[in-house]
Amino acid sequence: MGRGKIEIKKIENSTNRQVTYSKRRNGIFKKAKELTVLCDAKISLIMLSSTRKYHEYTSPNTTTKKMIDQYQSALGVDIWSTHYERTGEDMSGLNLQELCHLQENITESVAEIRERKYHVIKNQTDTCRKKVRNLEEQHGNLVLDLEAKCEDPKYGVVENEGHYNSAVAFANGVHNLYAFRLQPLHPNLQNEEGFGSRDLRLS
Amino acid sequence: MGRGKIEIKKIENSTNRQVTYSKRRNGIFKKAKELTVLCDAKISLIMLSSTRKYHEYTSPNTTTKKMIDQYQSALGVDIWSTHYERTGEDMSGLNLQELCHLQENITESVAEIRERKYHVIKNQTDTCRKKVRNLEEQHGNLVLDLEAKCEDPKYGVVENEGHYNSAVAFANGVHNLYAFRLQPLHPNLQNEEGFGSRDLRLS
DNA sequence: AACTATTTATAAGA
DNA sequence: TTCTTATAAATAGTT
Repeated sequence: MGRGKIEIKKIENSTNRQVTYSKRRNGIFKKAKELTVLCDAKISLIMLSSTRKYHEYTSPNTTTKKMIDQYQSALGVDIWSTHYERTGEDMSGLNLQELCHLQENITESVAEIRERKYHVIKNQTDTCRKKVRNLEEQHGNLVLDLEAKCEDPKYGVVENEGHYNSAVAFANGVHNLYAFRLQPLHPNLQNEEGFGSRDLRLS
Repeated sequence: MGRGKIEIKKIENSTNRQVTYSKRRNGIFKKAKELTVLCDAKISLIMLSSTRKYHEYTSPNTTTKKMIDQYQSALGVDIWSTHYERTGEDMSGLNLQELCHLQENITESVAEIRERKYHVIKNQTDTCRKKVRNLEEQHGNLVLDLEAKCEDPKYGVVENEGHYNSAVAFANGVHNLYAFRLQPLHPNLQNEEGFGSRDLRLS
């Protein structure tokens, strides 16, 4: 399907190969998505190009893991073994050598899982640290803003009244400052009049 | 690509759906095989039909397990987690979910600030209430004193005036109270003397 | 990245 | 089902 018919064999020209890979990969992904919708199918598709780029598609409402688990239990196949061996209900038939191999495999698997787990945890920890640092910075800025508002002379902070006034300024300032993004729980605070109603609400 | 164009939505007729699934499944497998050869790619493809039939294709010289392991280590992705989260070092690479979490964190911080703010205001309000109560008591005593004076023959004042006076005092007090709330710009408040100003300051 | 002449896939009919 | 065939879709080679 193109200007000319091509033979199905490896494209030797590297550029052409990459271009064709990109086009056909998109084609397959599109077809996989269509089949998912048209026929209510589940698809797991992982692709690795000759340039070591990975691309993946998994149907909605499932994961590659789920599909593999279901596939295995449905077919009695263990895709994790080098060759697809039927895993027996009858462990009793395993000889010593097979048991040793099985134990080896399981031990290796556990080690791999542990390593992957630590890798993921380390990355997540680093990310969290950065988030916290960022948040602290933002929080600091918020506090500075608030203090600036509190100290603003137009709020008339004076000696004994200082506490009350600054509290009001604090309230109004913060409210106004962040209303646009926080959708506050007290939307009409600034419009209400009178000491009584505010007093009630705050109690 | 057929006698007519079809909409990409679930085929309700079960027979048609199965026929289409079969045809298109073969089409995708064919394309996967072609891509494997043409572009020297590796593909792992697992399909599950709505009738619970499994079909699989894996490129030669690899297995689904190998591909998944390589995919995970290459992308730092753990497909065994419920969602595939990229665990990044770089905040600029934050995905939607991470951004949502970040937003949540920030929102929480601001909520904490707001809560602290209301706490402060509540304390101030309580203090003010006590002052008001105290003032009202003093005021009441003054009124009583005044009325006592008024009733004293040597001042020669008539009954009802006592009510009038206290009503005026009350009105002024309350009025000032509200005025303060609405126009907090009284730079020299603390220097003012007299009942009204005291009332203001304490409120 | 587009374009388009062709090939290929496939929807509907037999 | 499977085969056929008109038509839609994919894409190879070109710009």
